[in-house]
Amino acid sequence: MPSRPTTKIKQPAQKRSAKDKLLDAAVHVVRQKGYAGTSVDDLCKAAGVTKGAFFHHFESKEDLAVAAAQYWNDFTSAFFRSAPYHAHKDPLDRVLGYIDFRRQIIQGSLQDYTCLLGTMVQEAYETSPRIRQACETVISSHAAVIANDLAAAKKLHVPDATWDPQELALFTQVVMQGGFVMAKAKHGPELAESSILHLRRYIEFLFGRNPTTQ
Amino acid sequence: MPSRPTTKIKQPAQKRSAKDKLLDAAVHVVRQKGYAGTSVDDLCKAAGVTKGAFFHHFESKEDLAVAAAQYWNDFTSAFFRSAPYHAHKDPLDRVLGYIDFRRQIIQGSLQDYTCLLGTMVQEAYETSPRIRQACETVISSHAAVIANDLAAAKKLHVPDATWDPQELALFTQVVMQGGFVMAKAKHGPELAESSILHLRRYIEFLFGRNPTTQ
DNA sequence: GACGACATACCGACCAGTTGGTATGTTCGG
DNA sequence: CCGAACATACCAACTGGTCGGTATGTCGTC
Repeated sequence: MPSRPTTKIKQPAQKRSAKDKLLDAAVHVVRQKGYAGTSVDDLCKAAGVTKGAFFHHFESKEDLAVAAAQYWNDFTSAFFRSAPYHAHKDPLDRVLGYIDFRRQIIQGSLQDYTCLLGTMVQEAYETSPRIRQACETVISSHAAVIANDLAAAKKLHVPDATWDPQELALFTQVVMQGGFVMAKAKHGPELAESSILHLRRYIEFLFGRNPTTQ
Repeated sequence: MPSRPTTKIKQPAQKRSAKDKLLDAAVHVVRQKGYAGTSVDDLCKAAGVTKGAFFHHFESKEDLAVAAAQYWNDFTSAFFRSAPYHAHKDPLDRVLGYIDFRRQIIQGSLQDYTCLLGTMVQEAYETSPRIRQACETVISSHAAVIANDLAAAKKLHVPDATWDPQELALFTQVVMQGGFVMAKAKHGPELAESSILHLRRYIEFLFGRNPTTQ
């Protein structure tokens, strides 16, 4: 939970601004009802602000979506950065730790653990280039972090393997996003969890580990 | 492309009904603009029919979505049933053939190769139980076909393995759906294709094959 | 008293769905 | 074989409500 990146310092002990409340509302409501299915009025109501406040801070609904993608990036970046798996010295353990962590945080209701970016880009990829671009950028930058550890792990353990660390990092995101879609279809997280376990086993295979077939 | 299941025979050389034209339009337009982002007027315009025709055949927009899921099932079932990979005698070859086939048919524009069900369920899982249910049913029945071959292949090649064929079949769909989401984010099919290759390699691993790391 | 941060009230466009109608069968008694 | 009764398939115009967005007012702070 990053405090808002205020350019101007100040606001001592001030309550959350309408802007932050709207971004929070977007993160939750859009994941529940979809982007097009969420009206500006819905967001204002969820945030407890008026429409005037909305258009004071955002030029348009699309503008909010782009800002929400950035907001999502700030939040999740800080969240993953603070996760315990970073303590591992072996980069492969960090990668596997990340995957285990992703599996563990699948809890609560669907609108809480699914990905805002996957939801938005699925709807807006063709109708809003700005939203598509924002989602791609955030997803790719998240994947790049994993790609770093994967590249280091590859260099350390299987330097001669032919697979590409960046591509494999993106594949992990494919499995996550697909897990979310299927979790929505099944209305439960079980399939997403088992899919992440399959992903884990695959990566262990790629590193020559013989996975414990629990 | 199943001809419409007319209860009454007749209609010799009759042109496509408004109903079929609307279902076709739904399959294409919804994949492009999303479910909530597609208006009834959009569909009527794309189908070249009037709104009266729409509500003559469908009780509501939601009703059309449910029918479109079934229509999608009829179409894709026939499509995959006619695919060449069924000729293989070894069920594992059929599974790998299916995966290769899925990779090959990723062509053209995104709205042509992505999955209608994944698009709809992502938006409607919370707001429309009927649509969610329809999508789940169709996806699961498709996965069940793959699960059959996977179960046979497991029995034949690795009877003592601990993984579950049905779960693995669903995992293949997770990768497909995730590939589509990421393809939309990247605005191109490359990542979906490479992800399907990763999936292929994983399954080869599970069957003890040493995949050619092409 | 100026300005940023909101609130209130409102607009035209568009939305899903309805209505009342027509054109074209289909059925079946006589 | 005919024609009244009914059914199906569709159309054009319309309705009430919701949409994204705007114009203007108010209030607290520097």
